[in-house]
Amino acid sequence: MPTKTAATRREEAREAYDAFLAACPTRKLLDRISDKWVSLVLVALADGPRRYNDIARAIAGVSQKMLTQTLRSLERDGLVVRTVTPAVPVRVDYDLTPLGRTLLPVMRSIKVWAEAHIEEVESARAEYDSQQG
Amino acid sequence: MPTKTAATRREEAREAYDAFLAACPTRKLLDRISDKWVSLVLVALADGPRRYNDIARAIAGVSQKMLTQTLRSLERDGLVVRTVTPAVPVRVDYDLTPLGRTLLPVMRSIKVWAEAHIEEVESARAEYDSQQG
DNA sequence: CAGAATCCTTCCAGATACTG
DNA sequence: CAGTATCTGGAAGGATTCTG
Repeated sequence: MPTKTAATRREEAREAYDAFLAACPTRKLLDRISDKWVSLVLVALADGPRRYNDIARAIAGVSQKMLTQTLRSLERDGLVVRTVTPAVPVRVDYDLTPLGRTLLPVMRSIKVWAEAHIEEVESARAEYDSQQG
Repeated sequence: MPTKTAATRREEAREAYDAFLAACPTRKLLDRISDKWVSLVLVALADGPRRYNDIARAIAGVSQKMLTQTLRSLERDGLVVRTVTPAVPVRVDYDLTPLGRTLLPVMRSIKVWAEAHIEEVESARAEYDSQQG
C-alpha cells in the first residue's frame, strides 16, 4: 500500500479539527444551550427557585430521566444550584446561580431574532419545498 | 381498566407540549443554529461567498454528506444562496442571504458570552467532578 | 468539481419499573 | 417527593463508493 494515503491525511485533519472544536468556547456554549431541555429549564428558573416536580409540571413534555439529567449537568456546570432540605418527604429546590443568570440575556437575544425572523425562514422553507418536492 | 390512567393524561400533556414546542420561535431557532455544522458554515461564509470545496477545506472535520446536508437545509431556510455556474467542471458558490447575515450578530453575542464565562463553567465542572467521582 | 447513494454503527431519548 | 436502574428502537453521523 502507498505511503500515507489521502484517507490517512483526512483522518489526521479531522482529529486536529476535533481538537480545535473541543477547545472552541462558542461551540462549547452552543453545545450546552442547544440541548432540547436546557433552554426550557433556564427559562423555567428565570423568576426564582423551584422544586423538582414544579419544574417537571412547567415543562410538561419532559421525562423524569431527562429532567434529572439536565438539572445535574447544569449543576455540574455551575449554572444551577441544588438545595436539599432534609424533611419527610425530602424537599429539593433548584435555582439559577449568578453565572447561570448571566445566560438569560443571551437567551433573550436569541428569542428576539427568532420572533423577528422565524417567519421569513418558514416561508422560505415553504417556497423551497413547493418548487421541487 | 380504569377510566383515563395517569399514563394517558401524561401522554396527552406531552403531545400538547410538543405542539407548543413546535410553535415556539426560540426553540425553532435554537434547533437551527445548534446543529454542529450550521454555526461553522455561517462563520465560514461571514466574509463573503465561497465554493463548496473551499468551505469543506475551511471546516476540515466535516464529511461531504454532512456539509451538503447542512448547506441544503440552510438554503431551504433562506439563510444561504446556492449559485451554480455552468462550466466544466461545474462551479457552485454559496453565500449568506441578507436574512442569513442578520444571524451573525446573534452568533457574536453567543461568542461574547462564551469567551467571557466558559472558563467559569469549566472550573465549576472540574470542582464538581473532583468532589464525587 | 460537486455531489448522490449506500451501508453501518453508535449513541441517545423515551418507556418502564423500582426505591429511600 | 425526588429520584435511580435498565432496556430498547430509531435516527444521526461517518466511511465508502460511484457519477454528471
